[in-house]
Amino acid sequence: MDKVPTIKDVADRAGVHAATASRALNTATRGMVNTRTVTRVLEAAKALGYAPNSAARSLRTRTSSVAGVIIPDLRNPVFPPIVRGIEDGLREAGYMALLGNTDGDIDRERELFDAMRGRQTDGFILATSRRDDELPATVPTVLVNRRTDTGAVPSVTADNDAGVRMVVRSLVELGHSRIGHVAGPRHLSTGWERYRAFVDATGAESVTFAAAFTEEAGFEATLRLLDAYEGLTAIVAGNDLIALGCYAALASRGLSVPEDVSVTGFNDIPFADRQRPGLTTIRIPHYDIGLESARLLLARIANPAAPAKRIVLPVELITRGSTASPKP
Amino acid sequence: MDKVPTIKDVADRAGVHAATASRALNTATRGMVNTRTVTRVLEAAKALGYAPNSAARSLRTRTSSVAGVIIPDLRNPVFPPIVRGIEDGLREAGYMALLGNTDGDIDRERELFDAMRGRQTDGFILATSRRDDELPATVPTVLVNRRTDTGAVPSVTADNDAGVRMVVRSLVELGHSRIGHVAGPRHLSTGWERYRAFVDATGAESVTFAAAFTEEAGFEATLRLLDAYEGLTAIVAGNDLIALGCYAALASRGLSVPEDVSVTGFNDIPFADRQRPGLTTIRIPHYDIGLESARLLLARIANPAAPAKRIVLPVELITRGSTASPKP
DNA sequence: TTGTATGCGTTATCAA
DNA sequence: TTGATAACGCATACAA
Repeated sequence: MDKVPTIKDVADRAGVHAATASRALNTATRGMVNTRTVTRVLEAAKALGYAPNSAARSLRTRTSSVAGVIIPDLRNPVFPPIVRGIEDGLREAGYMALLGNTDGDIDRERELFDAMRGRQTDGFILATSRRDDELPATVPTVLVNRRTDTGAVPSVTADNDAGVRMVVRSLVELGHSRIGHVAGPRHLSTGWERYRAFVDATGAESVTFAAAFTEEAGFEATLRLLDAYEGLTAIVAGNDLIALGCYAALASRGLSVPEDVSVTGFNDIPFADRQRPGLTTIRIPHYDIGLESARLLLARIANPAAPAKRIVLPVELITRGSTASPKP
Repeated sequence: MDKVPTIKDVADRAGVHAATASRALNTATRGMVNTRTVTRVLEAAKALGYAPNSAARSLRTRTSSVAGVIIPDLRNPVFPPIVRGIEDGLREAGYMALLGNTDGDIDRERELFDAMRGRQTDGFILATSRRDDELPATVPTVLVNRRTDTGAVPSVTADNDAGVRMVVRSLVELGHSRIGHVAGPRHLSTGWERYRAFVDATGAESVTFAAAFTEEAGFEATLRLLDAYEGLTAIVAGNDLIALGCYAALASRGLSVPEDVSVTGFNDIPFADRQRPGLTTIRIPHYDIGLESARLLLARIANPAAPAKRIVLPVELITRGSTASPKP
């Protein structure tokens, strides 16, 4: 008998009917089965190495214990720790993650979403939504590190507003008064919220928008910023990768960090401390963001009618060598 | 009618039997259906927004178009690009990836493996196997960046042997003759193969083994190496993270890189170029390793009897500031 | 507390 | 070329 054992095999071995075995195996219904019967069934299951066929179970219960996780690109260093947190959070409830990358392509996101839905995914964790996204209300969904403007979808994010204010305050305390901002894309909540916070905190207009949260886009946007606003002594970058683009752009203009211009990032990605100079940035709790988003999703799956929580996790200023007082 | 349409709904709308609709919808069986019937069915499916219920299909066909991907820890920077390549490779065939992390824990690996199997996974891509692992022959499996000693399991790896030889040759050409090796764990094929290649290439005995492929383990093993073998002018590290541990250990002894000791890594992880000094290392084609492993798995799923290919991808020496000629 | 019967949606087999 | 029917493995409403 090489074939995979079914619940029928377990039932036969335990001398009960398949229905009883099913009840004994399932913790929720175990209560309605005689204790001795339960042990017999459990022993039989163990002896046979029984594992329930999830396809059959899904077909019957319309749940799969699988969540879809859709992100732009795993190679962006913010995502690995977040995804890791998600996976650990899902595992607490016996869930697993189906992973997909979109490269920011909205059609691909749609495709992936549909394909995962076809695979009976119980819910979604999305790191890809634009601020104006309309998400189908039919399936439990949580946004991670992103929000929609309406706030109708539950989300887990870092405190972008507080982070930017911390960074700006530290620059002001160092004596900077001409501060620029290389913002992330407007259509992403992270880019937008940090931009709003920067304008609120500084009242400054010296802002350019990078086309993406990448080093290349940061490089390009920094050059535009330098051309448009003279005499800046500090640049607040929309995230760490953009900040690295700032480094390169400043170097290309013969400016050094932090002697000529201070630079700050956002996220504290791995290796931010190894840059030259080390990057002053805002540390967000990557792993916990993932973990909380998984838990939030599980809660939504358990009770889809629950209000759409928006969890905002605290951030921390990490001061390194990329910021200093401006030259007199 | 808000409910999800089934094949029965499609069949009714097209005026055919469900079995016929199934044949028309499935490309493999489409040939046995009248062309006009096919178009009618396809139109009906489109009109209803029909998507097959994969649980029902899996139950019937015993396939799922899902592959399990099990790695030690996504936060290790080698894995994101590999996983990304895997995902893209799987997608070419309409497959998706179920992702799991083990933290190197063999029990957890077993658990994940079983849990994924229970979810009707069609095959596995494992980055976790030890050299002596016995893998169940019952389900198609491919190893990525790892091999077992017997070679009975198909695998996709970088050319560890050639990489180490390139590194050693370049050090020798720089004039080094007292070269040490901080190897990765013996029980992993990457650690073992690079160690063997080092010994073959140098004939040297100056080796210590790190407990893991991490910076901390590299730090600790480097201190042991320095204590055991005096006068080393170069250290070949088992991978980049270990090399960063070397940097730290050398610094703690007041030695500078590359003036006192040259250091090399392996993998060329993102940001290896940003270290201080930039790390001379072997670049492995992370993404392609993932891509090829996905394709290999798909081939094995299509034909499980096919011979167990072992694909070895070429590597490249990347010279940066961490290597130089020894002091006279 | 346990057994019986049924159906989830799909596809494979068999017959027409 | 199509239709009828059964079966994949499980969980539940109902009966005992």
